[in-house]
Amino acid sequence: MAGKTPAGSARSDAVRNRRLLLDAAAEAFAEGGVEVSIGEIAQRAGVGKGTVFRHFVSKDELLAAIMLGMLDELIDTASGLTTADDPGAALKGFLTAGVQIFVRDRAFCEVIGRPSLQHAEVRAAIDRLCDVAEQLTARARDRGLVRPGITGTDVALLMAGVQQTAAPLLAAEPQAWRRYLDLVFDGITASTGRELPYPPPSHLSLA
Amino acid sequence: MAGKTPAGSARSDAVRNRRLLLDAAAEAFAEGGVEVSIGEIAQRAGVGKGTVFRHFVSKDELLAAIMLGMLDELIDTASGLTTADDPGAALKGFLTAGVQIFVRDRAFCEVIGRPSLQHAEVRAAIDRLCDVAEQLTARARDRGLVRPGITGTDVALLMAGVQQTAAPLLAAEPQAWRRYLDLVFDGITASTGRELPYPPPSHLSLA
DNA sequence: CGATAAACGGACCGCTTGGTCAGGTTTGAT
DNA sequence: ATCAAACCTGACCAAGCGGTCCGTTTATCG
Repeated sequence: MAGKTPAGSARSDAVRNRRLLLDAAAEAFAEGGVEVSIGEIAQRAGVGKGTVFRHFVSKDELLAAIMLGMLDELIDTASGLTTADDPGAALKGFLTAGVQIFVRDRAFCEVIGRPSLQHAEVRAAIDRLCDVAEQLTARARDRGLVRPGITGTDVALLMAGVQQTAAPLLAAEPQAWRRYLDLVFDGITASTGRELPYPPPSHLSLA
Repeated sequence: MAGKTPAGSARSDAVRNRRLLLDAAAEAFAEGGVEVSIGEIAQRAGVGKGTVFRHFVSKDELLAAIMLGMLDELIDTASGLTTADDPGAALKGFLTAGVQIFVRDRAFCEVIGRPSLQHAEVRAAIDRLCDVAEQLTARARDRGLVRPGITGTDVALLMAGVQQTAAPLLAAEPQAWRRYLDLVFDGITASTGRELPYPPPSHLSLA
């Protein structure tokens, strides 16, 4: 998918370097956002710059590979929660897990927030995430735990919002996102009779 | 402050170009974020690249001048609202005005979201904004219109959050931010008895 | 209408970036 | 031990960046 070499059918040093590269890139992107240079990633991995391009045809492809991994992880977590006993707690657990990813990873924020940066596979993964988010949301909605009209896409989008709210505080108050997560969750679960004035986004308009 | 020439005591073509430059830069930064090149700004303004640096000692200074202008505008709007009849509507009006700025201006989002990008004067303006936000919030809080514990800084931070929530939809649904603004506002005004689990940010930790 | 100082333009500089490539090194099957 | 194929490296390239500089244009004033 994202790399050049199909799978394990490669030389041992190649698979080792690929791992080092993915780990180093994940860390670098998380700290510095999408703008970290290939040179820095190579250095962190302890390999030459050329090696990066042997494993990933371009910087975008490397970035996509890492974003995809994180999205898939979150999707797995969410899938596991779809059968939890308490749908409300499950939904909140999902939100918490998602926000934590955003908080830890600058590149993730940037990629999700700007559709123009998104690789096709990343877009597909986001769709999958919205799907499972909708499952979680629907279960909670059916029991009256979230107000009517809230969709899975809403929930997914709000993760990024919570992160951004706390972003300016990140250095001074690394846990401040918890405050805003609760506040937003209260907004989702509020029983104000009132409808939200603007309709929910259609599931596909993310692309 | 932000420019080199103090005020109107300059040649007519200079003041005209300064205006053109500020307008072009505001537009360019709004559309493209802080990374738009000086070259493009100069081109939009119809002047040479050298002229940019005659008026602004560096790109950062130009950016700061524009951010400062927008912040001051918002602060003025907020000040006007502090004496409005309905404190709840005033607070919501403030939030709306703020979010609209964020939605329209990519550079504004980027600068506010990352303290490391902030010029000293911009930081000071943000402090002023938090102050007036606190006035608005306090008035609403005193009448029980917002839940206890919500501060002006919370409100200011949430603007960026609402914008980010709607950001992926911006192209397809330019007004989607209204949905999330209402949702967040419901979170602010919810009467859940419950305390938020994480304390409010101290006013200064923004810096 | 000169004259002069201010302002302008754009070639230019040093630096960084994503990406390439020739040539040396490792691996692993034989 | 041998050797070809796979792999790695870092010098290299073109493009784009912020910022400088100086020959030229232009506003202003006596």
